[in-house]
Amino acid sequence: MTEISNAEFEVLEALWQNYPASANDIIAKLNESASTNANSADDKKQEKQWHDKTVKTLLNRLVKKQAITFEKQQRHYLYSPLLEREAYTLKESTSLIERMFSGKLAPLVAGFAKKNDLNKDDITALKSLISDWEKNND
Amino acid sequence: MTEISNAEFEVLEALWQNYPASANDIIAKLNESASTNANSADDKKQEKQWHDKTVKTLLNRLVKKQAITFEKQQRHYLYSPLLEREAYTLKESTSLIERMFSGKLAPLVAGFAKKNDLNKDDITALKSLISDWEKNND
DNA sequence: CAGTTAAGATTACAAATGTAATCTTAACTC
DNA sequence: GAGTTAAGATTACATTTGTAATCTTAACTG
Repeated sequence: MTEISNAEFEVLEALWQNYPASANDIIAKLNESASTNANSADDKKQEKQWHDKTVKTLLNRLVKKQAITFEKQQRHYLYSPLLEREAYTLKESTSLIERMFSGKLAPLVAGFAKKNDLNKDDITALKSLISDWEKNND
Repeated sequence: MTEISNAEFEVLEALWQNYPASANDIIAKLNESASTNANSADDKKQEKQWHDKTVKTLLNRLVKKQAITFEKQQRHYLYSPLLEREAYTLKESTSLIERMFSGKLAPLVAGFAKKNDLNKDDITALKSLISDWEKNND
């Protein structure tokens, strides 16, 4: 139930993408994105390097917070999430919308519309969501 | 530029709602919501009581972080935000969407659609935003 | 089996955060 | 003008967080 910190979330994210996973799997996944867009001139998003000790600490904290679990496999552990990604992101989204937009979704979207220029794809996706909703709620 | 913490945000929120404001104004505003829905049987959201020392500390930190400023008025200060609410909420929204939805808005909305049952008002508001967008981008 | 590894456990430590209490001092009260 | 207030400044202190280094010990190696 405790809060999950930003750094913990990134580790959890790596785990969600592929589990069960050993600590090394997770560390590798966290550090791999760098290779994807490696030595390209525009290394604008200088990928951070995760130190294995750091990741281990975060895994430990996530276990304590009951966000993940593990099963012993000879010398090492295989970790798995206990928390569902969807549930977690919904909770966080709801919390942000609650705190800054009185619980209403539209103002958030409006802010995006106003500055962050939504693109055609976003609009298409939103329309599709709306028509689905109307199909089920009318 | 530094990050604004949750508690700091609540203080800033009170200030956005009415400024310039003295520390006491702000403290009063923070504590007033309780009175609104006071002695009603369903005090589900037990409003927290803000201690004046706490608020003063947070005001100080906000000044240091350059999120607010003040002008001396005889014995006390009159605070005002330096940060615009809209800019701040957009930044936070963008950051959350970036971190948990690969920067795409639709998945956030989809999460809401799926569990948090959007209501008719939300849908109406979204449709209106979409048609505005289409008016300007086509 | 003794020595070396390497996984996870434990400990470390500065910065940020929530939450105040104490200190200073200018301003109001008599 | 001397004493008391009260506003803001400074200090406090436990937790959480980011970021590791060190410790233990079970497992591999020769």
